[in-house]
Amino acid sequence: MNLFSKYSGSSDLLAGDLGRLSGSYVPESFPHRETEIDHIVRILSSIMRDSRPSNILIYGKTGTGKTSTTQYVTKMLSEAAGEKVRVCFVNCQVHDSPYSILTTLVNELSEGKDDLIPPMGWPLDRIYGELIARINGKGGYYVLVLDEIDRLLQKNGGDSLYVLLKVIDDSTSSRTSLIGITNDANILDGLEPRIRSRMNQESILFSPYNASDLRDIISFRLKGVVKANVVEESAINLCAALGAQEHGDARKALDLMRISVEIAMREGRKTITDKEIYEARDRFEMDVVKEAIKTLPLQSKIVLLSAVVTQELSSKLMITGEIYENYRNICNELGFMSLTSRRVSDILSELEDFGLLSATTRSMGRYGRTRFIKVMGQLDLFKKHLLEDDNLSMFQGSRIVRQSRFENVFGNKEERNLTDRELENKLSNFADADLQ
DNA sequence: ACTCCACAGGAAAATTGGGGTA
DNA sequence: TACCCCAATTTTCCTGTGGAGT
Repeated sequence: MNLFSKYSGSSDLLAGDLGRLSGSYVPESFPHRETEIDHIVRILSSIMRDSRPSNILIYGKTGTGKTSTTQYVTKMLSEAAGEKVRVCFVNCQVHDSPYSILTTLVNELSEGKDDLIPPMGWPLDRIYGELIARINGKGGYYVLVLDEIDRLLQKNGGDSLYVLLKVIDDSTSSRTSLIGITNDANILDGLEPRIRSRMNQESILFSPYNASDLRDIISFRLKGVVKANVVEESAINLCAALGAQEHGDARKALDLMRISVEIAMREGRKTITDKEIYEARDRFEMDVVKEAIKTLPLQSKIVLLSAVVTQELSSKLMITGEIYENYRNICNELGFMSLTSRRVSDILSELEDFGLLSATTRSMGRYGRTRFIKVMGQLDLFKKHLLEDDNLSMFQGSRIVRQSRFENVFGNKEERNLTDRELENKLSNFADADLQ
């Protein structure tokens, strides 16, 4: 028997392309999204009648199908209207400055390689002018889709969006429409009313899928991917239930199913049961952590490393100052420049956003007000991932200290005599109380 | 009531670094 | 080559703050 046969494409399980289960796949049909699709189509169809469609704002949590639905609809629009329409799709998570968005748009509209704008260097108004010129230069309608538009707004208070709305004004006979996609329902709150009203001409809410919606979606996507009776009914239900727990996240549910299938294939199993789904979930979570750590910028890695080794010394909650001290020690040992505490403070917040740390600010009266921090996950695993970075692999950790500040913190006689265990419990209670 | 710790986190200045033009 | 423009990143400087100690 050939060694590779069990890894080859012709598996006992597969009947089609696993890619159908991936998040970026745009299927040919969207169960439980018919009304939303119809709504978008109705708005955009005014192009067919030669008038400009309203701007659209699409709300919905992650994995509710906002992006792929929009891609699907705009693709259909392009096919139906042909040369008349040009759709530009920009992900604001990647391009979050006015500069970056404008260049991306201009380059989307470019014909050849020679009229591309370099990724840096041009003054903003020149790019802006170029964009207007290109839009006006060619006829037809333009639909600008801004995915993850909230990124844009939180970054610099709507400047970028304002610039884009100006593009719409300045394009002659107003043939440009905007579609904004966001998962934050309140993004428009802080904006100027005139921007708000123009962005909000039409808004569409993508409500979270419930478990039975998800079941339909998973079944639908599985069709043609796996052979009949390979996936147990209960496994689909479990997958749907897990996805529903995460605010109705179809992407996650599909990811779980895809990983389950991969696991089953690799292990040579014939069916996919609840067991495979649970395994997939465990692997998924591990991969997420690993990936998150691996892609961290160097300085963030050092800060995280500092947190990890500080916590290794004792499981007490850490405070910002301790982590910063040890961070400086690590920088010293490895010969890196160390950042200011102000910056490290922000990095700690970023790490918290990633879910790698948990932090709660609390005041200890006379002994200051600071964040109580702990590492969310297995220390040794974190450390292993961190040390895989060539820049950190030499780390020894000889100078790491755990200042016994908490002895000062609990300066009164009773608490000074607490054992480590008791102190830890006390601090944990503090933290838990604040973690909802 | 007042002090004062040990920071949080906002605002603005300064630095860095790509890319341009004279 | 020198110098300017621009955006992003960091530093500097700053004000704010909850509550134990006094």
